[in-house]
Amino acid sequence: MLGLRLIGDYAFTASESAKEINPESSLVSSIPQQSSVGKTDPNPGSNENFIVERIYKAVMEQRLAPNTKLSEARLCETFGVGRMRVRRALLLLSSQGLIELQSNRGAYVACPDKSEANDVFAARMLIEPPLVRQLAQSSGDIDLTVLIDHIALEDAAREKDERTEIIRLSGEFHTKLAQATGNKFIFRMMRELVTRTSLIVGLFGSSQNASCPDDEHSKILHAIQSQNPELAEKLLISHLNHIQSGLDMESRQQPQDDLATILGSD
Amino acid sequence: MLGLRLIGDYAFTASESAKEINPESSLVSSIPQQSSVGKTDPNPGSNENFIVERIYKAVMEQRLAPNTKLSEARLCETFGVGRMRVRRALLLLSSQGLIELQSNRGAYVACPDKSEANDVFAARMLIEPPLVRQLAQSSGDIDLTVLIDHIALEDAAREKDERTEIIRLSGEFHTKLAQATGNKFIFRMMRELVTRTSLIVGLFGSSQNASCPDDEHSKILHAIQSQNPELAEKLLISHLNHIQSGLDMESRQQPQDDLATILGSD
DNA sequence: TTGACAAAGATTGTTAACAATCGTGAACTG
DNA sequence: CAGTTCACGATTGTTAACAATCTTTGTCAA
Repeated sequence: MLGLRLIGDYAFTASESAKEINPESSLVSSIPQQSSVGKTDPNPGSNENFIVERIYKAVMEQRLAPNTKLSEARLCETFGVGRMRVRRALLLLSSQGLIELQSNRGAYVACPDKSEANDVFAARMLIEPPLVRQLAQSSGDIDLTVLIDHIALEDAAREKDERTEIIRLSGEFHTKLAQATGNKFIFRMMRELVTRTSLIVGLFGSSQNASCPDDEHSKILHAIQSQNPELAEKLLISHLNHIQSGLDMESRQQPQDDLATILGSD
Repeated sequence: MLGLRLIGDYAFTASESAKEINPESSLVSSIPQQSSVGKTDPNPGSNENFIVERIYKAVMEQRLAPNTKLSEARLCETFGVGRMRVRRALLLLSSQGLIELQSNRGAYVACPDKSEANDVFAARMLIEPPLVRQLAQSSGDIDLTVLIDHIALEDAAREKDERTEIIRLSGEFHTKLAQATGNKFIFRMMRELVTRTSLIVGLFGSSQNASCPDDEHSKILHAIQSQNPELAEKLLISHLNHIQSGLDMESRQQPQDDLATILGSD
């Protein structure tokens, strides 16, 4: 049955969307005021966000391999919506760089090359260190329960050896670091970078260490909680280096072109 | 004739799109390889990018005031395209946060509130200092002509006292700082933040200093060229502080609701 | 005069049919 | 047998009509 990591049948797991980012606390100037981040309905009436979230999650869990074709018809029946919704969702996903739209040829899951991979890590190296530094500095004022709970989830997933869950949570820890700042923009940036990282790890990662090394997340969080900016920053930098050095930039995994659709058709 | 800064008749200036970001040089790991940033046609066949660029530019020049309604019909005739193109463009713009889509009510130019303004500056304070620092460190390897030319453009615009040009160039300097890294992701992030800043300055800025203080850009660039990371970072931080302190967060400019459409109709 | 209510107009959301393009495979030719 | 061409099927792009919703305007009554 080919236990490959790719799934052609768009195995989008159900529900569990609605992962709002909490308001309050604006990092530098922590003015206690309602931020318009976690509002009830950012794009009211647009239920294509549902589709976007599902595909996003599938990519994060490396269940949707790069270069997999996402045909409109398939998505329509998968999600039970009209073609318009699907097309809008695809447009949004392409604007996030998660997929690539080719004229008259359809949508394909993004397939970062070596150069793009370098850009992603360079961007993360630029943003994340100052981020955790500031987080550690102001950790007295902000709410870290999200992160604490997250570590628990990671441990649980590791315990139960749930591969996809481990992969996704491992990436989402970094997203939640950004989320903890309460800054909508920082959150969005990190989310995009983390998603790309997931694609990259899937492509260039040596089969085993698809997730972040075991307890480094926990150590980083601990440094933040201890209000130790230097340590937090240092740990994070070496953490990112670990991830990057675990990649083999030369021999990329087979891009699996449209093979996925062949396997997944029926 | 009401010389207000808002224009209701969608005065999108013609042409001058196609502002590609140059490839090469990936900031941290400067591997001399083709980056897929400045390719010929990122979204092939999609000419809604044209509309997006025009509206983006209008916002950058503060010719499109926050809360201005962008009705589909008006945009259709303005750009001479079908409704589909307009709707796609609006969706993209909303995903960038430039406009806000309200269900069954239409698209409105985004109108950041105080909290969001704080988030924007917090995010910039997080990203830009490390950015110019790295730029200064690796200024030997990268091409700074874009920035040098830009300063010249700014001076020329100031000379001729072209208000909209000054405003746009003033913001775009920061975008081009990011562009100089050659990193697609950093560029995108900064572009979004700078655009938002333009909206914020338009809303909260005291009428006069809508642009960045005179020659600070030049000084920053000079510090980068001199490979002086500390100075560059310091100058940029105080530059951002100047911009932010020039705002009056309490009394925002009249949001000008749909008043714009009234004045601008015909 | 002010308020609520209702109908008309305008605007956006949705659908389905049509057009254009691309990929595939069969047939044909050298 | 190899290579090319053509036609068919499948997929995406576009358009236009229709449905749903909101806004406005006019009327009526308190």
